[in-house]
Amino acid sequence: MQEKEQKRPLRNSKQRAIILEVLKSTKTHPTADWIYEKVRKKIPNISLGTVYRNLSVLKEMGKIMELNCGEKCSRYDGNPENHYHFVCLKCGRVFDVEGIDVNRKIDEEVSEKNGWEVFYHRMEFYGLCGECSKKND
Amino acid sequence: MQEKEQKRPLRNSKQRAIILEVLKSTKTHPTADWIYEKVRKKIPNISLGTVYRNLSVLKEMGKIMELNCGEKCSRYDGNPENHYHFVCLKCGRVFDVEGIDVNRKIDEEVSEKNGWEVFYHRMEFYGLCGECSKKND
DNA sequence: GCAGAAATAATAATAGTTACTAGTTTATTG
DNA sequence: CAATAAACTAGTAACTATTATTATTTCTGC
Repeated sequence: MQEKEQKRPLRNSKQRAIILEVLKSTKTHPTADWIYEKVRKKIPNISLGTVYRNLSVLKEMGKIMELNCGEKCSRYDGNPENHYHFVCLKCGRVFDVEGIDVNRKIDEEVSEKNGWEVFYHRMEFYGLCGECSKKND
Repeated sequence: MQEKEQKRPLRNSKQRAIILEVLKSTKTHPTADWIYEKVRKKIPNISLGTVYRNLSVLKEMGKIMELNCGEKCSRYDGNPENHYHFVCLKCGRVFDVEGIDVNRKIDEEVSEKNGWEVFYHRMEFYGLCGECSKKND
């Protein structure tokens, strides 16, 4: 239903594979620029535009996720399975939430009570991470 | 805890009052630009910068909420009480979710299981609104 | 009324992202 | 293998939302 049609036949792009590999290799949720810098170590003359374009393609392919947690720039997550995130209001880092399953029943509940067709939801928690919590403000 | 100190003594700004009034008067969740256009009908020579600055002040005052639902631009909500939102993937409109209470217990659960200090969370549902659902894609 | 600070309009600057362009690589098909 | 078409690319320009700056105006308490 929400699955997009495959508009273009995709080739096996070496750059795209490396971008995916870099993103999969980190547990952080990096920005496009961070990914660009990392990938540049493997493909020195890659351009930032290529990184953005391939991140967008990978997202369309359903291999990665794009996050918007209240910052001006997007962050990317190499794990396309729906899960929740935590944003530290002090250091700005984004973490995966562990130990809480995605509540799929709530989508139906929201659908029924509001007359919409709900496909999925996102949840982001905000606060202080362990490290930042220790440092007394 | 998360409450910011009042940095500057605020004056009763006419523009700010009208911006708040405009935002409170709609159930939509408008962008800064939409608000600017509306306010311009009452204060023709107001500048967009003033709108942005006052939205930011109103947010600091806790009178409004800023939303980031996966778009490149922010949307604003005249209701500062935490509540959930629904984004229509077709028309892009943002709605308040009715009939679902904010789950405050989950913040504690996330805190305990991950060792963070969680203050609040946000939840956004995605799908098709009633109108867009009727129109067969 | 006056001093000092807040608020303002207009404008410039910034940052993240996207679009464009001309050239390169790759898969495919005859 | 040669020809062709289309995906892909680096480099760069353009765009857009937002923020900062600046010179000026408006409040507000004394």
